[in-house]
Amino acid sequence: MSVPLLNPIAPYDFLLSLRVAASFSPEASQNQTILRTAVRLDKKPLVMEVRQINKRPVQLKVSCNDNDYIGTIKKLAEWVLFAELNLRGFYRVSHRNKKINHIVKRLHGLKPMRPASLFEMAVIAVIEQQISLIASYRIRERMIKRFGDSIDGLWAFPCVETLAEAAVDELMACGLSKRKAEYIRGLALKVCDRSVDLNTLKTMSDEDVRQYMTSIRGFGPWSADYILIRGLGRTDCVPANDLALRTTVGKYLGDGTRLSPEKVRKVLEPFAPYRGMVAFYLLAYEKISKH
DNA sequence: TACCAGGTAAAAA
DNA sequence: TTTTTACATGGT
Repeated sequence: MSVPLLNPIAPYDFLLSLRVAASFSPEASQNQTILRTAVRLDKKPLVMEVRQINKRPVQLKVSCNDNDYIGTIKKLAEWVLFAELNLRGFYRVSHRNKKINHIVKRLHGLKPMRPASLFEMAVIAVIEQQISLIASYRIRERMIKRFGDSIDGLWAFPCVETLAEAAVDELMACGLSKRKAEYIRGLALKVCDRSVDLNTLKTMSDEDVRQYMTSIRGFGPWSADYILIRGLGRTDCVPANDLALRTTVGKYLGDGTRLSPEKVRKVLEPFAPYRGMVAFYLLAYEKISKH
């Protein structure tokens, strides 16, 4: 019997991390104190819950509506919350820079949350290409409600098989362009026939992940780095051509205007190997300080 | 109404 | 080989 207790590596602020994750979504359900989400194991939709039972050191308790899965759910929660990340290396690097030192201190203990599966992450990347985040969330929501599974008031992201079998027209009905509908269906088909295995990304180098992902139709350089930082938590990766990032990095580390991708790379250079973490903290600060 | 928003592949030059 | 274009939705 597995003990459903989770001890993330300190420093860690669970509530702040939840709040930042929520701030990136339009629902903006603030003041959330527990993580409650639908996930999929063995294709079966389950409810995963994580709550804090101790502060200093932070200790979390994981629960699931089906106790048979509690061991796997705990591992999944560790992945989603990025429990194994040690922020101290990043803080040593960011401490040296006056421009962002105060921002990083304000967000002390913040870790990025990752989607539960890399397939979901890859689909999110496609949906978010080019259009505004708000529009992309509406599309994702329609897709989940059309192809996903409802459980206990929550929605589990669709099965790979379901999206592989979906007609391009049905996907377009969610608001996707024809191209994007083809990208998503194409990826799902490749995952189904095993010509693509997204789980192998976890053991690849950053550069190998870029090569692998950009060989798949619909995934360019932006998507590859977006998946690296947001889906895999590779702390040094940055989609330097990302529009929001170019604006935000320009605001806090540049001259206030939107920077070119080359300039973004140059400005972030001193923060290696935590360039992606700097980008994440700046975007998080930008979102949070609006409220 | 037109344009922009966390890009990409394919057509045209 | 390099440059231009089409694309879907939602906010301003």
